[in-house]
Amino acid sequence: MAQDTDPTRPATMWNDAWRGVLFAGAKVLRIAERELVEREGFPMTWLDVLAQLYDVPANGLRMQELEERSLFTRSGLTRLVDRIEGAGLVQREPVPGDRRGVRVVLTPEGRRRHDLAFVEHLRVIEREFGGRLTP
Amino acid sequence: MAQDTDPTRPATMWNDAWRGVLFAGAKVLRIAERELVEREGFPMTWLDVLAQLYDVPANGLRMQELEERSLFTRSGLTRLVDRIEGAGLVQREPVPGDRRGVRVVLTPEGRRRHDLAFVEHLRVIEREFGGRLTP
DNA sequence: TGTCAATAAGTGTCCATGCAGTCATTGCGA
DNA sequence: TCGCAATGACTGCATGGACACTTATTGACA
Repeated sequence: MAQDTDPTRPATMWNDAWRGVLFAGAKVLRIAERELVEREGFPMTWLDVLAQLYDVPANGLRMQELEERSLFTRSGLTRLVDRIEGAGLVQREPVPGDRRGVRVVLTPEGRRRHDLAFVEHLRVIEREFGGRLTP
Repeated sequence: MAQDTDPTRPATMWNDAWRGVLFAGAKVLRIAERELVEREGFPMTWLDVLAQLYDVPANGLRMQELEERSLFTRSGLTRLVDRIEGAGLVQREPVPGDRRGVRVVLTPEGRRRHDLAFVEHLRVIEREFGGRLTP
């Protein structure tokens, strides 16, 4: 970017900042992703879902709620949850009073794996992201 | 996240910030992507490549250099450039003195499309990203 | 000068994701 | 209470990208 970094066009400034955030963010993401997969055997998308469910009282979340809190479309989530459920970390349960709905809850194993993954993940984020922050 | 936002564990702070950046960034990215495809008929990945080549003197970039400046792996880039080349916006040329290498250069049409796409893209970024910035 | 590791790029294959369409259930309005 | 649009979730299909491997070329060193 920064074709000319023309000071009369402030927009390029936003764009530079934007690209910087994007680029740096993507790099951190890759590192965190790689380390997570190596250590825990599952990708960030799984940890995202586990963490969302972890943060919620005890009744889990409906697919729709999960969708709002994540970066996925509904269809993507359906299959993502399929996989995580296949690994035994979450479980689909019926929603009382609405037979269309499904709620997704952490299994004990899922909670355990989340704890393991999360503390290490925090370290990586702090190291890679916290370290190089200020802009 | 923010399981407890325990003040004795500053790491969760980084993590919250990290997730915020990630989430907000992804949302901006989606919007920008959607608008770009609607207006110009090609995705952000293409604009990324076009912009990299635009910013460079006149001899284009080698695949390797493009890789460093983008968020792709080499194999991803190979096929991405395939597509953009197929659309006539860039062109592969031999590198004098190294028959292994390839340099990728903008075609006149590519330059034109870049200009069109870029100014509009700047507006979107400024609106979606510049507007909601400060943290 | 002949060999061989290093470098540049491209391929084969698999998997995750988005889009559009489908099915079941719900509840609102005539 | 019947009909129908709205809601919640899933599926078929196509695509884009990563990983591991292959091919062509270079250049360094014995």
